[in-house]
Amino acid sequence: MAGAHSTQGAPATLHDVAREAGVSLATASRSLNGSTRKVNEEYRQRVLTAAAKLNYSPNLSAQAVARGTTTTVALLVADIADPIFSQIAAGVVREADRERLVVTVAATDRDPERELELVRTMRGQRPRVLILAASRREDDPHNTALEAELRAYEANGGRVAFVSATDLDFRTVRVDNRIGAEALARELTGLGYRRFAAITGDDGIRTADERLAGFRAGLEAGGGTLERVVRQDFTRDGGYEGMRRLIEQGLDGIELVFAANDVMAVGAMSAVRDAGLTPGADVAVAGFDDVPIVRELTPPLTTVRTPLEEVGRRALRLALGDATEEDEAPVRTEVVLRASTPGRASTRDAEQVPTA
Amino acid sequence: MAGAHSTQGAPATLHDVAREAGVSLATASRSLNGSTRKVNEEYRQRVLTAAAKLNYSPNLSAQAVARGTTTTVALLVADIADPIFSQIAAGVVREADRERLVVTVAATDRDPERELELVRTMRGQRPRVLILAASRREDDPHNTALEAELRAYEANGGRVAFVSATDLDFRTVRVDNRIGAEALARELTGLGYRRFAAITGDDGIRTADERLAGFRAGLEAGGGTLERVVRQDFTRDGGYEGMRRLIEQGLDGIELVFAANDVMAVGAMSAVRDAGLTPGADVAVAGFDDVPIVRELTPPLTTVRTPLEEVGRRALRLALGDATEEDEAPVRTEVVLRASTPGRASTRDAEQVPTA
DNA sequence: TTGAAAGCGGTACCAT
DNA sequence: ATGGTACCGCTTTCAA
Repeated sequence: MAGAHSTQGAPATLHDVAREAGVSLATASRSLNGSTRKVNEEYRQRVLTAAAKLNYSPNLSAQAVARGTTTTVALLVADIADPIFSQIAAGVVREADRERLVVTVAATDRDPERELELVRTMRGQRPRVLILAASRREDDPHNTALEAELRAYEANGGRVAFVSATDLDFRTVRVDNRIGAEALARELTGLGYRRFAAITGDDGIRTADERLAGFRAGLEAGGGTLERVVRQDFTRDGGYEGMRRLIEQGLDGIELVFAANDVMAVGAMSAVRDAGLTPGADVAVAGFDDVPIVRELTPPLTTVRTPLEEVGRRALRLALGDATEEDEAPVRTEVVLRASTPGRASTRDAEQVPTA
Repeated sequence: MAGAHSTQGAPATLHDVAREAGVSLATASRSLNGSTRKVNEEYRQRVLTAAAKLNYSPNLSAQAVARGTTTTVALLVADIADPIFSQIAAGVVREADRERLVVTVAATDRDPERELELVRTMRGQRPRVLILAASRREDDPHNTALEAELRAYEANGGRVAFVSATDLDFRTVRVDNRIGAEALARELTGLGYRRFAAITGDDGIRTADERLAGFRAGLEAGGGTLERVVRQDFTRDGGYEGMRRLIEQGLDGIELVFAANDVMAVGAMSAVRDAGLTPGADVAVAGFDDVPIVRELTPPLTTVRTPLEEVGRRALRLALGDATEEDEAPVRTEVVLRASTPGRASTRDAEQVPTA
């Protein structure tokens, strides 16, 4: 029977509670929120009872001003509806919840200028932590301004964490992009593929670059060649357009197209079908990230699993400073071979390749 | 050359700005944030200059305490990573951004108890708006407590908006679930389908119930029969399990399975394939919502388009109270016929059906 | 118009 | 341990 009694007009304040309990403001505060308990148990009970009766809930804003610190985590993503970012966000929210922190989200729509603007706006919240998960370009003209902004924020006691690598020197959740892509390429050459193309993000997007570099290295080791590289937006439509162009120019011997992330890969597969070809049969496709949906495609997509929720959780831990050693290490990725890259039995060296 | 000068240790306060500009606190406040401008232009400029120089950014928490009102929108979803909710969230965030409001998110994980808990927690933020987008059950035991909580919140000046219908009487963004499902059923019978099954959410989930009821009505009108109904979680795995059971029991003449949302439909299609059958050919499948990914499936999924981002935007407008007449009307849905429900030419009354 | 000062809801120091 | 009180950063009334 906890009465929702504060139906008056304004929520009960600590003052109300103190009065109701017949104790001082200070005691009420200590009973309710004070860290080290040094309150007479009887008083304490009276305060708790009064608080319950009045349906008291401490005003976070007021606590924030008084304490000089908030319980807010500010999260910046490129696009909330994008499965990659929504998974990361889910991880951040889950971890924040454990730490009793509140998460605020904003979307940059992949516009660096907007990102900078948003970071500036977010300062008003005085968030304890600022997580930047919108994939960024290394050579963006706004970078210096962004860095200045973030440094100032840190100087004021804020903690910054990036989700994918940048050239900016802040705490960063690193993903084994290079290693994962290299492993993928090795597996693919092991399956008998030799001639490749890649659809990737703009030059300068670190994630894309790392994945491409890793893929290249793996091909080299495995005897494959990367015959063409198309750069597009890091989106479904970018992937579609990239594949469309590849096909338009003539696939012409290319056996497999690697898209630098799954969202692009989805678009790429769609373009293959729209061209009247069959993904997997006419041209193999591989992606990166293993977002849940790609298992459901036909054929299911070969990709490199990235534990995106874990990435989100880590970003928060890292920013908070209570990262374990494990948290500091790059996030491991894992190749997942599926039917979009069937084995090419016909190729000469299609021998068994250990999946290790 | 806007100097990020506040590299001291704490962000510049309005006090600092006032001193720097050689004016009073009040004047500084009025110049920077005051609504009606009644400040001498010269002073005003001095304040603005000082603010820029000190890289001043008003402390939102402090403003909230002083004003007695925040600029926060609290959003509750079932699961941020779920494409349905992430799209709604994207809409809320976008609209909030327009209104210069900050969005905080939390996930209920579909647990009504947790939802109640979260609502209570959120009170601490004193959000101006609380949007509940986690699909709820009508008969949940926590409902009365939730309602009490929300009423109290409203009594304190808060605005509540629900995203899908409940029996709770609050502002609600209504979706044409019934009409959409009915239209879908009509189209499907028009295509020659006669024998149906449905996979839906638990009885009591309004969205699921409305869609099922609409579908039933449409079948009746079109001469189809709903031979079986399976109830499962409103998730991908729920859809999978539902279809698995249907197949296990023997499809046995059922031509088309309607899943009450696309996420379930995705799971259902997967189960069809895992059973060695071909969706669309052996059994047709239809969903609801038209999340972006279902176009990409093989076969592409027939569904009922729901403008989810718009739903999110509306929820905020509705809560804010600046909803237009259009905003008050139910959100229109639209049948999208795709290859997962091919026309059945063989059926006797497979005549032309106007798509109107 | 401007500035002094009284709050807003809390926290935390300092005597008692 | 408890209560009085200064103070957090900002808004807003009230006089001047």
